[in-house]
Amino acid sequence: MPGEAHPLDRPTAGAITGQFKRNTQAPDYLEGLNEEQRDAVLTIDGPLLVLAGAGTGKTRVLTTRIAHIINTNRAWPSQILSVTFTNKAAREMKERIEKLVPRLDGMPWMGTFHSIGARILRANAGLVDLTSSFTILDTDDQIRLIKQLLDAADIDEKRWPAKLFASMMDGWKNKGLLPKDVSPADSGSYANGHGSKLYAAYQARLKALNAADFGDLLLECIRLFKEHPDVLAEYHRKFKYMLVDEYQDSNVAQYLWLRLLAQGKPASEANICVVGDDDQSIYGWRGAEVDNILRFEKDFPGAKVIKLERNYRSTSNILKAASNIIAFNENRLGKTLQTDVGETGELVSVTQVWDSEEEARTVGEQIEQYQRAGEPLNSIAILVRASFQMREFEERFITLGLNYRVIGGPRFYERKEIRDAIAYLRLVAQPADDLALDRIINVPKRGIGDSTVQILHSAARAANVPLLSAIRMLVETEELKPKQRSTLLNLVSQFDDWAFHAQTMKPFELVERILEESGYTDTLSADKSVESEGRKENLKELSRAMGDFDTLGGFLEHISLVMDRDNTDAADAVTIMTLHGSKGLEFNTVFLPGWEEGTFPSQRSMDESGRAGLEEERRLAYVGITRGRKRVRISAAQNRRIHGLWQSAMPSRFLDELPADAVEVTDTGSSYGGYGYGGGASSRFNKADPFESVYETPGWQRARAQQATRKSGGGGPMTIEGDLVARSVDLGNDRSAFASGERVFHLKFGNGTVTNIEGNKLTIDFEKAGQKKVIESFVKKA
DNA sequence: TACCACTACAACCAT
DNA sequence: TGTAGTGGTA
Repeated sequence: MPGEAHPLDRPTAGAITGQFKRNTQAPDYLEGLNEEQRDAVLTIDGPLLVLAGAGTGKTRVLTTRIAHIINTNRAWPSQILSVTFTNKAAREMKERIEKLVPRLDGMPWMGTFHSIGARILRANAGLVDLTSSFTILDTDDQIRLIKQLLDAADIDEKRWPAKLFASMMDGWKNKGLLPKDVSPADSGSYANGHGSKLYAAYQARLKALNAADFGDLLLECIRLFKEHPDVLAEYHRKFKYMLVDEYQDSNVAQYLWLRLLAQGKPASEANICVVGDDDQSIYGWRGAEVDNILRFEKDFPGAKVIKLERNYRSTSNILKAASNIIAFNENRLGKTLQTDVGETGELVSVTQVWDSEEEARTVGEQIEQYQRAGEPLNSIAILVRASFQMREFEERFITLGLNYRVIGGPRFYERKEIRDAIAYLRLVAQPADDLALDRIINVPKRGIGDSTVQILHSAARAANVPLLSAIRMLVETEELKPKQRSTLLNLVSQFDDWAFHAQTMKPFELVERILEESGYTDTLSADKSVESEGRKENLKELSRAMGDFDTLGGFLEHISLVMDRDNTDAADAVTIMTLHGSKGLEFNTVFLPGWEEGTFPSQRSMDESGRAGLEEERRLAYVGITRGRKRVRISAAQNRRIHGLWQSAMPSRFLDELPADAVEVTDTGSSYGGYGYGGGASSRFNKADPFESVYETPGWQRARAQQATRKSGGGGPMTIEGDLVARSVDLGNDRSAFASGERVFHLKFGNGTVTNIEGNKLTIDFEKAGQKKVIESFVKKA
């Protein structure tokens, strides 16, 4: 990662060579740990809470602790469960442990809550109505599925956006709520009270698709544990030690999941170690509960609490600035960072500029200065609050010819061509994956339009079978026009072919074959647009990435869980990223632009979450400042273009919260006056309630919500079940609901008489359309 | 069925 | 300002 250095790499933190000498009294890996760190490593038994401030070496503590457990023979690696917040963090920890433990006998269970949840679910899939090859749906699939449900339930998607429901449901799942647990009030806030019904219908569809979404990876695990105590007990026996990183960002579902796993022993003896920093909790909007960390001592009575407060990263001026700001928050456990770098360093600079263009220009000039002074661009980062702020910097850097890299943005796997390719693979692995088929049935274009897809869908629903099976049935009949019929027939046999080859081919060979045979590559080649070349490149990159996998299933699991964009660009470049994305990283020089009211703190955050939202924004400021090792440069623009409109802005209240003696204020000369920060007469916010002044401004979000409520009045009862839960039609055996000679009615062909019955296919003499073969579920008794 | 023009709308983004 | 989604037309 850019500019990042592991605490392990830093000489001041003590050198660890990675060699473990046997027979030494105090093992090598304990050397160079400070007193608290060492305490945290050696306190192995019983519950432990480690409050680790920014830059205090918490990852080192975690890895050393795991190494220590293994080296002292307290547990096999496989008996250790270590939960991280991102897959990247898991990977880094693995690498470090491999260095610390020379002859590692297996690996601990390391991964995110979700990846571990998936692993447990696959092992016990049968108990939660899935098979072990279930698909993991991403947000895009979810929206697609919800849209289908809304359509079936006759809910106007314009009034009740699918996205809104997706995020509500996400919220419920984050809270550990099953459809039956959703309160009427919560349920009522969507589609006139049909929220929980839709949720239930959605879950039913997931089972039918043999799929789980991200929330389910935890929620279904919890259900599994609750409904099958014997299974839970197995895991109790298995996991002797549990470690959790970034505990401040865990949500309720994750908390419940952990608690169940920790229940093998009385709470006061649980071998669970959680590490976190309440001041760095910045994912409240995603359901994280700071409460989890605040109440750990209650949950696990007698828990030992260790605070890591010695910071090995930043100069004292930077720490002073960060500490001063975070002290304005009320809801915190309270830690004070002490620098161990031993340098006062440069003052934190605050620059006010006329507008965002000038801001980009100024930052660009400063970076060029640092560059001339020999500073590598890799050690410089620009941390913005929202991604729309990035573009101006990019444009400026292009003009200057300054190398930069943007972290975030559309991730690799989210690109259209990658998702298309994956949809093909998913369908090969899992023929019941209707969402995948939906995606690629007409990609590349093969003349299967909406109307045809509609027919296929209703056939599938009526027969209660997956889409692909419905197609198999329909191509046998005359329900479809000859052109579509032959196209689909061809498609189905292609899939049979691919499924056959999937058993022997390497995944990367398979994907290349599919792209070739489906015509995807040809279509891209025919496309003369600028992007198509890049798309081809991406697909090549995909097959390259697949080279690491031996089985299709293994690859699909990886792709659905691992969404890091590994920008392993070796090139020297400035990093541009969001504050959220910067957590856990560090840079010599950090630029923090856009410190204006409304942008940072963000208006939306305050509108939605009030004072708690403001405190979270403040923690974000704290995270941003503490990323800097040597230099932090904050700026505020007086004018900013938001969605194409120029708006004037007030300097952020956070500027008033910086300590005067650690900060220098500079002015580019093009702005009007100063903003008089630092307890001066014009200090606007920290006199009265720091919150009130801005809170009353209604955000667009609230206005829209009100509008929606007003519009939604009335509206009769909805019939959700009727359409969602398909009628079960007897397909397997030859007992048909119809008899030869019976009069029937078909929506498209009209009235007719049954002349022959073959399984679920009927041959009918239609009065107007003549003799046709159709599927039973398409006709009614006349 | 496919393409183009027009409109609406806009966080943080891991799993 | 930029993109994504919708509706009308060839």
